[in-house]
Amino acid sequence: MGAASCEDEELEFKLVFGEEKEAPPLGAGGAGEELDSEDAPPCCRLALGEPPPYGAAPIGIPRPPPPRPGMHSPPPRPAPSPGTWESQPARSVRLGGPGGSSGGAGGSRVLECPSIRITSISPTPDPPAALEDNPDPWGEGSPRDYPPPEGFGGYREAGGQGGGPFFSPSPGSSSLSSWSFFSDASDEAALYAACDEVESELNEAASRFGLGSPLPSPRASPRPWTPDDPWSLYGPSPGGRGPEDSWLLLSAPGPTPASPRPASPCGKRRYSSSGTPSSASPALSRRGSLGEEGPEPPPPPPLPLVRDPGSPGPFDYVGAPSAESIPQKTRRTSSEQAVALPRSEEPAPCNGKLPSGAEEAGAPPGGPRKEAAGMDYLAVPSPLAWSKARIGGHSPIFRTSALPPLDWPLPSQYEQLELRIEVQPRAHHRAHYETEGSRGAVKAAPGGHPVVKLLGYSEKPLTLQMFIGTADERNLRPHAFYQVHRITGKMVATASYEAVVSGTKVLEMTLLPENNMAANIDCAGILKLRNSDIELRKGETDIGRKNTRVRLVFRVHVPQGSGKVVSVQTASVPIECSQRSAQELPQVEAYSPSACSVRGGEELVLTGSNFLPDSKVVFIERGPDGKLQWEEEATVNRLQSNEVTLTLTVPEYSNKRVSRPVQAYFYVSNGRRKRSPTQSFKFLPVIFKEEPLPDASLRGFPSASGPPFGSDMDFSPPRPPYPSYPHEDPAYETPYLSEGFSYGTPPLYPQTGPPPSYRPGLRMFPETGGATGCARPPPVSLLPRPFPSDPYGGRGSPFPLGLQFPPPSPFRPPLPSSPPLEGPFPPQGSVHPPPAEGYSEVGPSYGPGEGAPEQEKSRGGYGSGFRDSVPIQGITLEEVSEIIGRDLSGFPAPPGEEPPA
DNA sequence: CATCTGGAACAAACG
DNA sequence: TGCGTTTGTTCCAGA
Repeated sequence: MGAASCEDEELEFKLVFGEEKEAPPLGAGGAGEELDSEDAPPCCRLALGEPPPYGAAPIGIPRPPPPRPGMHSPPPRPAPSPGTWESQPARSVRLGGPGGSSGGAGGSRVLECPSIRITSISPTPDPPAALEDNPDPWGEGSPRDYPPPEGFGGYREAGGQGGGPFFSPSPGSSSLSSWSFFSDASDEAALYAACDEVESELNEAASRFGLGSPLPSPRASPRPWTPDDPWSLYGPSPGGRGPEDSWLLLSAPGPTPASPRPASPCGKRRYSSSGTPSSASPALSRRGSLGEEGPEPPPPPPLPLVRDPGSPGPFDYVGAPSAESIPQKTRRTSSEQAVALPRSEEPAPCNGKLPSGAEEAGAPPGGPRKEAAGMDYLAVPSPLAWSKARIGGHSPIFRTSALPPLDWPLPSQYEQLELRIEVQPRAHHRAHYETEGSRGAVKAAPGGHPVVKLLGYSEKPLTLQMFIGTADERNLRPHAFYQVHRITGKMVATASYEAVVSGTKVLEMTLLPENNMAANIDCAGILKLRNSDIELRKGETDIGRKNTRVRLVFRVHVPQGSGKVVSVQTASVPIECSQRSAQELPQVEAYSPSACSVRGGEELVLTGSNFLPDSKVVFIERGPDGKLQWEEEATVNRLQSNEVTLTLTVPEYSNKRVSRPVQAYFYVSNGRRKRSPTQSFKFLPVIFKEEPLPDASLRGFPSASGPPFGSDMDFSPPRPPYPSYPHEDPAYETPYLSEGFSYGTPPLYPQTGPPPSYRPGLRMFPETGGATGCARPPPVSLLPRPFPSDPYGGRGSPFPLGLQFPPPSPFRPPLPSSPPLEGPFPPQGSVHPPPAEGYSEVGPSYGPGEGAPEQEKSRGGYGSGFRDSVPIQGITLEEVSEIIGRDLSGFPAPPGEEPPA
């Protein structure tokens, strides 16, 4: 196979399917030609002609999980009404005419891939039925998640089980090995592989279907929604996700028995291999960053749409999964691509061919990718453009009939409306595997759970959606390797409903006027899907290795009358979900002061976690090009340090004659590859020296990344317009923001709310809306405790435990963990308000963080947009790449230090 | 007894 | 190719 060209591959693929499944019929014909076809996995093709999803039982097969991978949904098209957008289904494929196969539809319709082909096949007897019903699309999900109906087997490994019937060429273990074919395996191998994939997918699908209920998980709670509930929009039926479910199929393979763990498929894909960093870094992960991005769906609004107006929005939405089908992977490296294709789902492998779509597949790496298919995306924005695009985000106004896909950037604020995370989650949360029991709900740093509140609306109950999103520099989108997990139990007071949208599990909760439209998120856990399961999906381009950071993403669709809704979204600070990282990476949550004279010598107190007796604090300065220009290790006062507090003396800056404040950064290192995200720190000219104060100093310089606010968290509304956080890397700041992405917020709107950025540490209390935060965040709830693991052989940590310093009041807001986001690119943009691109917040970057060009970032304010814009724009692609690369590499590589080591 | 955790053993990837 | 390291996943055990 390898040899085979894409086309060949496809053929094979088809064959495979055909043989194994019936797919062929479907797909075959059309084999997609077009974009759609491409995108659409075989299934799609098949489906195309067919009736919409639901209905057809046939459709069934879940394609693989939805779209998530690249997930870029097609941009919504402009709705008739000005300013309003209609979202197209993510990933859905448009069927259009191409192939006869699709024919039926004639026009273009959007299908979800998922549904497509499989149906006929129904592998398992039982399952089939199930499939049909089963709405759950979760594509994403790992199969396991949802326990499939028992019968199925599942997902890939399950091997015997589920797959059995169908494809499973190789039962159980199929998986990985099969992939070998990537390398060069023989055709057979390839076939098998394909089969496996297919199988797994099918199984998944089946399983899902199998699940009678929409979701495997108990949705005990009634779904929250109000009449107006926008949600209904998504699906045909309000309640249901029905449509979605139906459409989607996610796969849920049943829990797979534990197979030996498959290696991650990727295995083959090495992440570094690409050479480019991109793949490597977790954050980026995936395809390379740039390239992909480029491809990513351009958010840009005004696309031409592909879809017919006619097509039902909701479905689209649902349909999204199909889109996923798009082989994103293909995009990866060409080499791999070829191979990859096999996936059942996609015919694509070959895709290269997509008509238009080509992007993906063959598309040159940089090219646009997948979505293309029906979309309008075609034009792939240049990298830069791309960055901007994303920044921009989409308009939050949609027609009720078509809610925005989950991967669409949305502002956190629109006019008077603002969705705010009043209490951010902890920076670490060990996600659980399907093979494990739940590890509980995500908790907040201050204790308790995250709290989300909708400001500017209190008329009636609304549904708050939550899903697990990425934390990398690219557009915020559903995370391929993590899914929200609904937690139930006596300790859980918040009713929630689990739904699947385009392959992504979404937890729905209700925002009640009586609760000030605030919700305590005590019902959301995080499920980790095996990398191998996800990576094998056809469309999946992201890699799971080291891609362990996520953000909680919240959305609300506020009815505006006239059939329109305003969709606002906000994302939490990044959350490290791996056990190891959480245990080993130092995190700086707050520090004070954030600036001092170039002469140094001042005492700097850091509060955070995972500090070790031998932790080092390194100050660095990067040039405009992102290169390290200065590096100096600070002297840590071990006697006044402990696991959660580091007291050190700020080193003297290299050039004491500077006339302007110098933006520098520092990070805590526990050794090679174990460093915190960089934090912003300014060295002030002697002239300014007077102010060395912590915050104060910053204030003077807007540009500084430091936010103006008080260190702590002031969340208070009255914030300065341009807050930024000092912490993290400036570079990252922008991107991140957790919250938000709120792009526009700041500047434009007078906001009601605090600047979006404040997020980090915040701890606001929900209701109060206020920020209680005022008080500084306690620098961390962490109390000093002995070092857990005693590095010192039992001797106990050298630090005097007791010591902590009360963090000076001026602590900087902590970033929660540091998130990594480094990206210079802001996550989302808001459309309307011009996204403030800049608004950067700080994004903490986690490890790698550093990479980002800090230069710019440093400043944060929105105001200008700065930073982002500037920086970003100013940055060359190479730089970007470089930056990204770093991330990937692991960590910040701030120059020196351990990295290499 | 089930859930939630914290730790760690194991083994695949990496480099 | 071999080897040490890193990281993902599965298990175990205690609360």
